[in-house]
Amino acid sequence: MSTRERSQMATSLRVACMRISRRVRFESGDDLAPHQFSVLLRIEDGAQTPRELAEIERVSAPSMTRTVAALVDRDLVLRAEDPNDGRSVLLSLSREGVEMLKAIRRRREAWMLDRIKHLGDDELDTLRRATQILERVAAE
Amino acid sequence: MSTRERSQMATSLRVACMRISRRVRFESGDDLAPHQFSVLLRIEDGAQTPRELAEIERVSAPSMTRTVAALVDRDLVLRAEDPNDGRSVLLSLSREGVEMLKAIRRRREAWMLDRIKHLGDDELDTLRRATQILERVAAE
DNA sequence: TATTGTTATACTCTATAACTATA
DNA sequence: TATAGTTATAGAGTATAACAATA
Repeated sequence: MSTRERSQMATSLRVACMRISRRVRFESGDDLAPHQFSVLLRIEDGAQTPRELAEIERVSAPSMTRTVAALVDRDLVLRAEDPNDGRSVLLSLSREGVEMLKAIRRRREAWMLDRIKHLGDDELDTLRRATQILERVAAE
Repeated sequence: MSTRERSQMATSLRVACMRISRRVRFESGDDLAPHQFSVLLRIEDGAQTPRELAEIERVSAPSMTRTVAALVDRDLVLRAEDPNDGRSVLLSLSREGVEMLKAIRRRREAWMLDRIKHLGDDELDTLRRATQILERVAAE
C-alpha cells in the first residue's frame, strides 16, 4: 500500500472511529457525565484513593474531590477511612455503582449491536479482524 | 456468526473505536476546545447562523453566542450582518480558521498514521475494508 | 518536611429567563 | 406575535493557592 493510500486510510479510519464513538456517547442515553463515568471505571479497575484518580485522570486534587463527592452523594461510590493512613480515604463501588456501569454498558452494547446486526458474515468477519488490530494499535 | 459472538464483537469494536478516538483527541495537541472545533467544522460544512449552529450542536442560543464570540475573538470566524434580515448574523471561516482546521487535521492524521505505519499490507487491507463498513454504519 | 485531602476563590461552559431589535 | 440574538444570572466543571491533619 502506497504512502498516499496509507495516509488517506489513517484519516478515514480515524474519522470513522470518532463518529462511532461520538454517536455511542450521544445516543446511548447515559445518565452519568463523562468524567463521572470515567472515574467509576477507574475505581472498578482498582483505583482506591482520590489522589490516584486525580493522577490517572490528569485533573487537580480539588477537582477529583468534587467528582468523588458527587458520586458518593449519588450512592454510586463508597468512602471509608484508611486504617493504615489517617490522611487517606479508600473508595469502592457500591452495589448501585456496579449496576450503573452494567446498565451503561448494556445500553452502549445494544446501540452498537443494532448497527451491525444487519451485516453479513463476511463483513462481520472483517470487522472482527479489524477490531483485533485496533485493540493492538490503541494499546501501544 | 452467533448472536453471542456478534454481541461480543459489538462491545470490542465500540471500545476500540472509543479508545482510538480518545487518544487522538488527547494526544494530537489541539489548541482548540472540542466544542469550538466542532463549531468550526459545522461552519466549514455550510452552517451560517448562530441559530443553526445551536440546533445542530444541541446547545442553547446563549451558549452558542459565547462559543461564536470566542471564535470571532480569536479571528477564526468572521461575522457579517445579513442584508436580508436585520436580526441575523452570517458566519464564515476566516483564513485563520481554515488554517486552524488544516493544522488540527494534519496533526490528527500524523498521530493515526504513526500508529498504523508499521502494519503489514494484510492488516492494512483489513483496516481499509473495515473502515468502509464503519463509515456506512456510522452514517446510518 | 512531605503528603493527603479539603476549603476558598476564580474562570469557563452550560442553562433558563428576560430583554432588544426586526419580521 | 414570532424570531434572532444578547445580556443577566446561576449551576456545574475546571484550576491554583492556602489550609488542616497525618506521616
